[in-house]
Amino acid sequence: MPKSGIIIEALKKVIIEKGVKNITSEAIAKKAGMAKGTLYLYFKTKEDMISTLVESFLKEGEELVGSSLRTKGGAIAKLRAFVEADLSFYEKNHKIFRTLGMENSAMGNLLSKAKKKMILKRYFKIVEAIGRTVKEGIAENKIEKMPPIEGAVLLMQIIHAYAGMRIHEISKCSIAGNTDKVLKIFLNGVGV
Amino acid sequence: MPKSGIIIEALKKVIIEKGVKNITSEAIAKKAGMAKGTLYLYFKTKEDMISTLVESFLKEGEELVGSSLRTKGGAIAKLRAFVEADLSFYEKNHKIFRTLGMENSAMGNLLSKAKKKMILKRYFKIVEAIGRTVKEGIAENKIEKMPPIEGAVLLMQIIHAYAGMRIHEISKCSIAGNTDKVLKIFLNGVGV
Amino acid sequence: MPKSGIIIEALKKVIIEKGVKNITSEAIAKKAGMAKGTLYLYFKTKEDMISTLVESFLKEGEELVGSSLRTKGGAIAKLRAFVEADLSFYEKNHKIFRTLGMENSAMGNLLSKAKKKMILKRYFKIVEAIGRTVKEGIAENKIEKMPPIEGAVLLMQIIHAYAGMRIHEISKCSIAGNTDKVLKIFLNGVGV
Amino acid sequence: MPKSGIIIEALKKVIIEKGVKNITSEAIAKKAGMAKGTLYLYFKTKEDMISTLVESFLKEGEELVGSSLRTKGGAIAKLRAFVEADLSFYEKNHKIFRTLGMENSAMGNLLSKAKKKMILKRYFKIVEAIGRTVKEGIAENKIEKMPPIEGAVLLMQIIHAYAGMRIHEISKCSIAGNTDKVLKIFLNGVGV
DNA sequence: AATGAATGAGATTTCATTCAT
DNA sequence: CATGAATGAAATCTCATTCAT
Repeated sequence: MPKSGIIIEALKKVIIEKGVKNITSEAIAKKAGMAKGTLYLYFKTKEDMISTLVESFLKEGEELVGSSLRTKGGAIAKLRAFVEADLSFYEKNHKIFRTLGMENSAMGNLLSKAKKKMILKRYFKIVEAIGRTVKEGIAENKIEKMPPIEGAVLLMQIIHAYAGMRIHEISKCSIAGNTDKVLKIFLNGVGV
Repeated sequence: MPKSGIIIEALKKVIIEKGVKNITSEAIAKKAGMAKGTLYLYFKTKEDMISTLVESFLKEGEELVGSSLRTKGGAIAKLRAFVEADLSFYEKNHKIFRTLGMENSAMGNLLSKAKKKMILKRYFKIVEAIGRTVKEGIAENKIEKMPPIEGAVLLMQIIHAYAGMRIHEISKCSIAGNTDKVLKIFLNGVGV
Repeated sequence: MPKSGIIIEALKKVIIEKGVKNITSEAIAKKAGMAKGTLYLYFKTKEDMISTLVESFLKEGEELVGSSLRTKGGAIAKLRAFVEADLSFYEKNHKIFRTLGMENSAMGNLLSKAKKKMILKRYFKIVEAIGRTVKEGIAENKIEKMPPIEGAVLLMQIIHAYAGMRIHEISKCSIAGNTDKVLKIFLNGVGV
Repeated sequence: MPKSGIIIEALKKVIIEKGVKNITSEAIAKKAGMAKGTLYLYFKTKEDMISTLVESFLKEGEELVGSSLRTKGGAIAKLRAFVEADLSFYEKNHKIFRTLGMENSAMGNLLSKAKKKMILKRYFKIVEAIGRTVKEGIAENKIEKMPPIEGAVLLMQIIHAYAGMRIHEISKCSIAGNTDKVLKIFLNGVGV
């Protein structure tokens, strides 16, 4: 792993173990097993490290969405693939999300207003991509007529609900098993 | 308004205008129109101020849930009252939630780990209260058989979806009008 | 008791109970049962209060020395009277001296350099008065030839030794009973 | 000299030149020729610096007592060695003791109550060591029957008397020349 | 006279960042 | 490349003193 990767991993561990309030360059360096000064060979500022971490999540999200939506089949199949991938994503990162909260805004709080805005914009691109698939679903008459963005946000929040339960250990069952449940709820709700 | 209230209002304004990263006692004092030292007549530490703010939101949430669930009628009527009240709550505080994020954990990030834990516990009490009403709904055969907490978390996330869209100005329509939409989605989903 | 006296008594109690490091106007006012502002009707500054306390001790010392040395009889009788009075003085104030240390310099540390110098000068006057009686003792051939100041300082330190033991509870016997012992040691030492 | 040593020396100079009331981290840093922040690389708090200074004096005292009492010969020879060493100790540090006062309690006043208590305990160990030699002197029939601690405290105060006179410049003669005088007074007093 | 809330200067302490080695 | 001691700006917090009531 390159040094910069080691540093970002160390940053994650610091967030998980010490909480957001205690991110110091000292702690990161210690966890990364290198000197404080070394951090600054790979990153311009501490915000730069955090920003890189946030962007790595964003990138993973973007890829995850991109490949999910390239799934063969109709809109529902694509959305199903996205749900599965996203749940896995949260599963993989549950430790850090338990500390940070699941919304990207929680991470944005670590950054300057300008950076936060840029991240929100990028995050919104992801939502829009899901939205386009929702639109397909509407065209396919699988999803009722609604603003596609609305459907996208809704689906993502239902995912968050199930990811969050796992993350906060309300639910014990593996996340994988929830894919169909999430999709069913998205489409049919919980009413009898 | 008591001085402590003025300080908390100033803290809110600082969060909204300067972002979480720029909360300083200097900024709070300036916004509150008093000297830095005065803050410490009313709060022991800066964390104490933030903690008071978070707890005021929690308290409002608790009351909102409490009174909603005392609504006459069946479980669905109660949940409807809760959805309406919760959407209004976010509407009222949309400025600060835009900065802070909607999840309570986002606010906890401003505090020490110990304080955050306490807040999470209190937040979970709220979820449990909703859960009990979901349970009633299941008994009334209005909601399908499921772990009640799961239903509660799900409903809250659907609310977040719509509150968040308003807050981040994705949707322009008033939050009030979304109550029935949220409930309908909770019960019937968005499938055709 | 006049307000100023109440304040000085409160100051003593604060020193005894909280130690020198924790003398705050808040603590003094609380202990005196009055508002902080009231302190400043009777004293110009906090240093003024401390200075008054130190000077009250000095005054008591001066009076004690003055009246002792007016005792009828020879130099030894006068010094005996002084030893007795001084031991009683420490007995009476043992609580505060336990905190402050016995030397006047310990109290001087609470004050500005200028004030401290003035106090030292005044303290030295007391030493000189004892010194004059020592000189008489030398003239009476009761004390060996030596610089009188030296004898005075020596006697005072022997008194401190016995006062200190009582104060720090090394010795349990009353201070009164030590008068003759102090004088005997001053004159004859502890050798066999 | 290590940085921590430089800081302690700077602290001493500040005490000597500015007095106890004016010990600030700013002054210490300036005198030490380093930035304020650097102090905190070597000491956790300002109290920690002061505590280290006090303890360095205690350590010197302990060593001085230890090596004195290992002198060959009877109890009197040992006590003589102690007197000589102790007088030299005060001679060496007379500048700071002039400001601080000679008693260890005067230094304790700069510290929290808890720390002061620990220091007093350690100081008392020194007194006890002298006390044991006094006991030997009693056994050797060189010192009259008395509680050994009493003898120890007495001797130390007689030393203080002579050290103090030098320190406060009452006496001009070197401290070294006072060893025998102190011992003689301890054993025989000043009576004719 | 008495109050005590408010002040604000100043003290302590932290920590991101730099730079000589 | 790597270090980590040093920096110093900035943050938190304290408290003697004032002053409107």
